[in-house]
Amino acid sequence: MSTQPAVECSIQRTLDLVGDRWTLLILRDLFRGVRRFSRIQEDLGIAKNLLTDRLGTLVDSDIVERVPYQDRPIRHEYRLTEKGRALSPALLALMRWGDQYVSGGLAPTELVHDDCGTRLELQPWCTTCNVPVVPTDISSRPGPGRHIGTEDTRA
Amino acid sequence: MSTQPAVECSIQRTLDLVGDRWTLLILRDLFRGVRRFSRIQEDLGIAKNLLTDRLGTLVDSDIVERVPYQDRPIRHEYRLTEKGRALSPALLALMRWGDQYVSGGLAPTELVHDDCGTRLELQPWCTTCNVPVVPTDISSRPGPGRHIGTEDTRA
DNA sequence: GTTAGTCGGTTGAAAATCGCAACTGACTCC
DNA sequence: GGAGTCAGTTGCGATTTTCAACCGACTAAC
Repeated sequence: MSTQPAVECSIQRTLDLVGDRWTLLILRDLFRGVRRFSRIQEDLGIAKNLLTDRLGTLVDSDIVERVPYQDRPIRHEYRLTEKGRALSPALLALMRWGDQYVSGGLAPTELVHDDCGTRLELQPWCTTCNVPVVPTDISSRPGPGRHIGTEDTRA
Repeated sequence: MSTQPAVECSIQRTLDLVGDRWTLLILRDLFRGVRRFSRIQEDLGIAKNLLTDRLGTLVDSDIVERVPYQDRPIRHEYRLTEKGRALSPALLALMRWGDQYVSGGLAPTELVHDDCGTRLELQPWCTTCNVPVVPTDISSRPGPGRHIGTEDTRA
């Protein structure tokens, strides 16, 4: 029955859920407040059957919930759950990378801190040392969720 | 000639480059030090023709470079460029999300700060206030790279 | 009370992409 | 000279995606 090798990597497990060509863009729209089927569909230019399928998967995965916004006729919109909202660092990281390396440093959209208006950065942060951490100061080790054997663990 | 609507979102621009089912996993392997064609291929189980194609795209995009590691016969390995290494926050964010929401809090692999061994977190950080920022304290605004019109900008 | 329009889909067929297996070329090692 | 490794390429069937048409429930216009 279970000849399936366990996936021992959270990146892969994550991408299995949201790593296709459309899903992260759908989530981006939901973050931006575009929550209705037809709005998402026209905004992304995704085929309707695919949007149906992807939203269904997201709902099944508890990343998105389908909530009615009117009766007669009953219509639903899609909202991020807490699990879905927790993807915001990932989307922010992808966005900041695109700002820097694809948009040539000119961000099409900036995300700012409400309190002070400063544009947000996203960095690995050491909660013990209370400092930002650059890739060369990172090592990996097996965690409680099962380990991966690698030769070189430096990021 | 140019009926193409300009893509006004760095997330989309980023996903156009690395947002298919395999590319981020290939990059993860490169971060882990798996740099050779056959190693990546057997590690991921990706078809060879696809791996050839994806690595070619990554090299064209200057995210990865192809460097010889021996002559006779000449063989190359693939290494992240600075642009590629800059994707580490994105991969880390996806990994941490998977740890928390897919792996049930049990990280298969932990990334730790070399200096102190603390597991790394990834958070939006306000460089002015010097505090971490949660999604509800984030707003968006049009940046110099062209704006997006939205109804609701709250993350 | 028919007609048109909106929203959130479903269905079916064509087109694009993917996965698999076989093959290749340059070399090494025995 | 034969087997093996590595980094691919090629061809083909299987899967996915795209595109267009259609549908049901309802509203609003005439």
